[in-house]
Amino acid sequence: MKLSLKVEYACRVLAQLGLSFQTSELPHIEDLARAESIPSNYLVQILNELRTAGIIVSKRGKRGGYALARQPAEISLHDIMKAVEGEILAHSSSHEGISSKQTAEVWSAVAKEFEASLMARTVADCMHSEAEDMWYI
Amino acid sequence: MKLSLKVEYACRVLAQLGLSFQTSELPHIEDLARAESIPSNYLVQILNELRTAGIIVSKRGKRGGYALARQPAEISLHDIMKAVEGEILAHSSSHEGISSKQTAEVWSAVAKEFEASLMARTVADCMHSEAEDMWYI
DNA sequence: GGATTTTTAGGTTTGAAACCTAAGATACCC
DNA sequence: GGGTATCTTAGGTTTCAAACCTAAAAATCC
Repeated sequence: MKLSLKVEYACRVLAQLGLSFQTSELPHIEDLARAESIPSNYLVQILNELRTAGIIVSKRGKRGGYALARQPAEISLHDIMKAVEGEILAHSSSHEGISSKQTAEVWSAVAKEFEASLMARTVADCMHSEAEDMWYI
Repeated sequence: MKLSLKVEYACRVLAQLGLSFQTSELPHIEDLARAESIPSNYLVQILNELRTAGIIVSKRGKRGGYALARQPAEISLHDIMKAVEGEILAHSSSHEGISSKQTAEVWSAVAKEFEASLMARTVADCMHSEAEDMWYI
């Protein structure tokens, strides 16, 4: 199973927005795309979905840009996945086959634990802490 | 994120094999495909991968068929996913972008917890226990 | 009003999942 | 040992979504 690039991009761009949280200048798409090496044309879509989900806010026109709608520590990976993927860990809900019902229950339990894992991590965890780059001193 | 049909099929066919574990008659592909409503031509591939991974054993010729290589409770979902998907929860390992390293660490931690969840469930959990069908009495 | 930015609505490309086909290999039974 | 039932292997097809692109429209600021 693969984590989609889209989700990873979303986490990274939110981490980047976290770095300029509550500053006066709003970063715009090209800034974010460059900082996180994300194709800007694709980033547009992702930012749009994050905005629709209420995770970020945007401002158009000159001096426009993007910003987190709330504190980095208040945005979980669960929020992010739900916003850009829609579902966390879906499995087929067909009732055909003798073992399908029982198997579905097992996977539901796994999915629940997975969601708990995601709720426990936030954008703040994805942010690059400057202290970590001090190794060269 | 979606759990692939392939993995779900694998779990179900293994649960089905669990039901005839240590019986003299080996079920063959068509039996399994019918019991679990899995396209038999696709099931062939899945069974092949499970055999290569050492999860099941097979016997050719007349009276041939498939059987679990070990007890149902000794086969975890982790074993199954590794056999048919190769990876459990992979994420891109590119180092481009300011937040990519930190983000990758967070997702690695999530992946570890996910794998623990999978190791905690087995084919036995996916098996249809007959007691559950007694509701109509 | 004009420059700058987001917003929206499409399109393209690429690759993998899901499923199919058919010939070949092997083991069993008579 | 011949025939048949079964697994084995190596392809092919189809369908769909992820990942990315394009360009015009709307909003904002100066």
